[in-house]
Amino acid sequence: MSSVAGSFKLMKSLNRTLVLNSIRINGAIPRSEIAKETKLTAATVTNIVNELISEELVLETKPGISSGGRKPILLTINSKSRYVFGIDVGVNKIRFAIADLEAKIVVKETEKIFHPLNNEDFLELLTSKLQIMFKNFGEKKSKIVGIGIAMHGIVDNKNGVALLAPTLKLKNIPIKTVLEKEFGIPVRIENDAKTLALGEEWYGHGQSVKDLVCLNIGEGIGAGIILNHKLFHGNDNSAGEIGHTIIDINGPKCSCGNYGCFQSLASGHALKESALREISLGRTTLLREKCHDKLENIDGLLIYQCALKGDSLSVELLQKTGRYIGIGIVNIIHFLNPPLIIIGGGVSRAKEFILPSIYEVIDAKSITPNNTQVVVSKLGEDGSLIGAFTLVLSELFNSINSSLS
Amino acid sequence: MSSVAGSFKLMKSLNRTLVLNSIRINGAIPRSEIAKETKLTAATVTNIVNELISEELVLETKPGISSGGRKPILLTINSKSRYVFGIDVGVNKIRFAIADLEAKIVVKETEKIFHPLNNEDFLELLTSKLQIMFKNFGEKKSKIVGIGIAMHGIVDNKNGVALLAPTLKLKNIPIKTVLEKEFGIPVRIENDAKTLALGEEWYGHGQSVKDLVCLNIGEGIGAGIILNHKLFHGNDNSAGEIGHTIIDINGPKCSCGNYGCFQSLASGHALKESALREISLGRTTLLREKCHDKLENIDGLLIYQCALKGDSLSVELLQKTGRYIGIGIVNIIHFLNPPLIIIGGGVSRAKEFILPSIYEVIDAKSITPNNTQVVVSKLGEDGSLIGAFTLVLSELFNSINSSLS
DNA sequence: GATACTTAATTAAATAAATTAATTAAGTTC
DNA sequence: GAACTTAATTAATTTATTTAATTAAGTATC
Repeated sequence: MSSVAGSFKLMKSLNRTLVLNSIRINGAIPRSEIAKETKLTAATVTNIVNELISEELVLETKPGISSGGRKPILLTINSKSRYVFGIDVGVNKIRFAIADLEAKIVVKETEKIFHPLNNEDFLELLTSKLQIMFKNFGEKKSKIVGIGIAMHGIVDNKNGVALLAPTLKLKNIPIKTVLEKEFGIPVRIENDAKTLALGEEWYGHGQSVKDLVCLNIGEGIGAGIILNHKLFHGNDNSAGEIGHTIIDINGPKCSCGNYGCFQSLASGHALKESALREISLGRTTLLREKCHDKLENIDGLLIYQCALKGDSLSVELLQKTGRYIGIGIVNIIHFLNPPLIIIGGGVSRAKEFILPSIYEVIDAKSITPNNTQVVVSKLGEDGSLIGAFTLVLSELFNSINSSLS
Repeated sequence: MSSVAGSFKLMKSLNRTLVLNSIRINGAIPRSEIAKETKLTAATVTNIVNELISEELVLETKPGISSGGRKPILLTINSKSRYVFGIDVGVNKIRFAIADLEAKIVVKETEKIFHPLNNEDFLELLTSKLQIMFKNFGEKKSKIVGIGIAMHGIVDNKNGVALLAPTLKLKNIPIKTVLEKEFGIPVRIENDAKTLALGEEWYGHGQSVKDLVCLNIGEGIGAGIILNHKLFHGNDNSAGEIGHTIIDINGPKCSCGNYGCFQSLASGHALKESALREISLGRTTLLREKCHDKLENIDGLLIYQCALKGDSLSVELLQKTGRYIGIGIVNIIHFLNPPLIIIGGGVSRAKEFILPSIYEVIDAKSITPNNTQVVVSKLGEDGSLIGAFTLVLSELFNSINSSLS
């Protein structure tokens, strides 16, 4: 059975979580309101709030407005009482940042990755940069309670191992073990699409739903699936490998060897391939000029920029991509029927071109009277980074099972 | 937030559930073992077991074997202390059954459906048959604690309304309201693919996993998705409409209007269509003889029977269907990566022909080192019916939030 | 502007149900 | 048959909630 044993500890932990998140989500709220919202008694709320205040997680701020009786005392999260580290490992660079309890970035730096590198190089790169940033954070460094890492590829989040990172050409990097030994605070690692989804759930468009699918469409296509407020990992940590679901049995060959994968038709990579094909057929386009006749320089960003300038091929290509993305989304709707699907990653920059095509396909092809909302990522560029903070913050705020203080 | 408030009631309820299910799953177990398994203290187990015994849910049976001390007293579920009603609404018939707490059928009857019928006819059919069976159950009828109903189409399980039942050509049937008023016990309704999945989770192949996808492949294809031991409904109760996910953009037209839907290629209906096409092209086959030249009589069952007799076209058709099912399963693996996928419904009868093709496609096309198990339904014919019992039994055994006694 | 009412928050007493520790029950082993 | 084991129960303690009463700090009204 899945059920957990009831105990005083669990009871306390559940209620503490309720109170803490009531304060976090409402911004500034008096004890009486918390009691109403959580359905806890006023006495319980008082007790728990006292604890949270003594832990410095919560602050009494100004008094509120009386509604005919004693003034309420507004409570807020003490957002500078603790900090979290977030790391976003990309293809060519790694972004390091420190954020407060509201996931607001207070320090942010970037390191380039020089290929090729092995596991030791990679871990050394992380460790040394972290050491410097820890040091520079001065006496506040003791307030850093955890390190969250967003990483492409397949990640074993339980053991904190990057199982397969294709673009870095690395395997089985024991990140958690190494960094926890070095820094003595909890380290959490997660696949980047999953991290993005988590970021959107906590600080982006997903705050009012309990289930969502977040697409990360860049060179490839990955998805983060959140079910009942929790990331879904699947049996082998490879849930969300939606880029390799087949939508056209007789379609083009994908890098994985199969034919007609979603990402062989709808990704940034597919976009570039389509552009090159059209150009090789002699089609006139602004792209040719803008890439200075170096066709390998063409990428999604350039196509978007040319589309903005009215280049008809670029516009067409983006629209076609939008239609393919629409097919993939229709499949998600028919399979999981989530209340919300979020489109993130590089292509979401070109939303004015792709979104109409996406909506068109969804309207035409979804068979059920579906109310799934489809939107573009709210967090944008910083999505994975904010998600990385959230890996730690979500444990801090949902104290159950947490090893954080 | 999703979290629930902690309370004494919750604590008690959680532990009661743990103990009850420990007994249910283990068959015969002493208190000491329950304590070990659930990590509850012996004292708590004693208290809860006493309660369960006084409610007649649990029985002390024979003493167990001593391992060097006092003999343990074995506890079992008192399976005849309560009964549940299960109803499986098919296209042409409705199956009614009563089962004990082990989901063992003790009474089973079938009623034919005469088309066309309206909502009132349908409800009257259910009500009158239930009344008779209640009466015939004698004094034991007061032990029936709930009615579970498996129904094709889209079902609003919360409100107990069959929103859309295409084969009956009915809409918005308020089954729960009507039957609860008539019989005064809880009524639960669920889509048949979801019900099948629930049955497999509790009494079939899904007992050791917490997530699974169960395909119901008949004339169409539906899926029941179980995540963290719970049925997943999606936003509009249409999660699992996997038959209409697109796997071949340029494929044949589906009944829904789209092209290349999974079920336009892999269902019983698709199988028949393929057979007719081949026959119209003049292909010799045993099918022609066996249907007595009435081609409309050809169906999945006949094709299977001919395949058994060595008819090469029938074998080929089943293998092709298996390959298409394989594609759909690969998509499920790449999207959700569940530990288990169960194949149920009519075509699973022909497992010796389709299963090898399915495995072949999965091996060839799944990109991740996946450990998803793919098996054929354990419950077979009675799957949906057993699932219908489970709608009620699962609430009884997981007392949290239950309105059952 | 004194009295009555409201609302917020805390404190004190009562209660639920788990945990811990001690006891009883019923063996086995040498 | 004395010493040890294991199972199950009972009694005492503890945790944390709930209920009820109290204190705090207002507003409204005549």
